[in-house]
Amino acid sequence: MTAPMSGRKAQAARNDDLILDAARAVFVADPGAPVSAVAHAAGVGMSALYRRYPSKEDLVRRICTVGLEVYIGLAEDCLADDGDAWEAFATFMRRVVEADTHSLTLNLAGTFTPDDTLFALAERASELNVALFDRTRAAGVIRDDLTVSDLGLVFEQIAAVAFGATPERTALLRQRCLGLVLEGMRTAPTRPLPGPGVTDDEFAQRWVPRG
Amino acid sequence: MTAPMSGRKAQAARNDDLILDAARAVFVADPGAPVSAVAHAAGVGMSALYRRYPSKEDLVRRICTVGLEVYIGLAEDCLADDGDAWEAFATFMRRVVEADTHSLTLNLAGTFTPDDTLFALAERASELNVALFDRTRAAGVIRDDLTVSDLGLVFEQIAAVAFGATPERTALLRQRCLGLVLEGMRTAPTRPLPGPGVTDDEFAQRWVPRG
DNA sequence: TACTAACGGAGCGGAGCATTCCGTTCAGGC
DNA sequence: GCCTGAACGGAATGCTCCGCTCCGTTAGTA
Repeated sequence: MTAPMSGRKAQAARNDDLILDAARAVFVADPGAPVSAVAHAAGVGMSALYRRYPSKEDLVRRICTVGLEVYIGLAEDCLADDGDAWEAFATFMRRVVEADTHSLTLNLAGTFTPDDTLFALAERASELNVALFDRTRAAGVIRDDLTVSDLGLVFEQIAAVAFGATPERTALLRQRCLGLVLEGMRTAPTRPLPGPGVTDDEFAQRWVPRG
Repeated sequence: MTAPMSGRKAQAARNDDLILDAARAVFVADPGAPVSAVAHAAGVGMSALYRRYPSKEDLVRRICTVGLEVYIGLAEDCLADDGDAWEAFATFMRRVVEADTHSLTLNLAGTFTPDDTLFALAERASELNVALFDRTRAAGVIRDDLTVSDLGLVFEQIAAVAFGATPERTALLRQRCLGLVLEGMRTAPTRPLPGPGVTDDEFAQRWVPRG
């Protein structure tokens, strides 16, 4: 919407993002989806895709890398926040759930071989986790028996919530679940849970065969 | 271990269970696993399996049916428990997580067409949920803004926790997560979280390609 | 010994999918 | 206006994998 840019190069640059976004959406929805599904979702042919990534595995790896980078960004933001310790922490948690970076881990972990970049990012993320967690605990706003590693557990747990016809609905339900868990993590009570619960219809939808 | 029973009929009866157990384990671990993997895990040939179930889909449906029956049993037990309202409820939750009935839903829902039996059981389970939930809330031991439907959400969430090399370890981690969520559900504090958190190694394992 | 329920497991047939390849389009230089 | 090649679209290829069948075997039973 910004530049008028036309020309093959501009088109190509736009396709870069189109493909990455489509790939993320498609693979989160169905980890075993065929590459052609990604191409289709991106509104692009197979060759546009294979021009950029030598193989499906490379594409998947790229998606995960981007996801990790997003997570790291959020963690850094949290650490930079000097306000109320609990609010900073809770906001971080909410944003991570909103960004849905852990659907990638949940669905894609183990389907490809990680590379060094990925390991380095994971390392960095881990450090940030520790820093952020220690600071929060030092402030005395979370339970004593929590561990840094519970963060990851919670995120994956929440990512597993996949009810709801629309992404927006799913996002809301996740915030609700997160609200419940946050209450469990906190030392002091208490806040209303976000959003309404799942409806019977939403539950029922789980059972209709995916076509 | 009980009867000395020998003979083809006894063997066949034993295989019934062997196959069902193996199928459950295999499909929970990998929803897309081939039928031959189930046969192998059961220590049985293909024909033993196809003699019992006309198709893979029938087998999967059966597993889900059994899972639902187990869940219903646990809910009935809970309703029959006249002791402390919170303890009855929490025990129910822990047992459901322990029985791991929701891994089936999480992994298998949508991969087959449900039949009437399944619908009827789901209906029954739903009624029990409501009864059990209402009773617990009437006792004033859980948050006002919780909904019956949150039960299902929580169970699926917890079922998504699949770290840990051994089933025992996974079970323990799940109890830990459940502990956290239970604290969030409860009106009054507070109990220590079960078990230690995830170790770095366990996290790392997620990334090794499954072979 | 003859009969048959219950098996084991190799192999058939077909579906699905990653990847390739060929023909097409068009921005940009001459 | 014409040529060149980067960037594409999408059909075709070649393979892997898996549900299911089938044939030969075993071992209770009469």
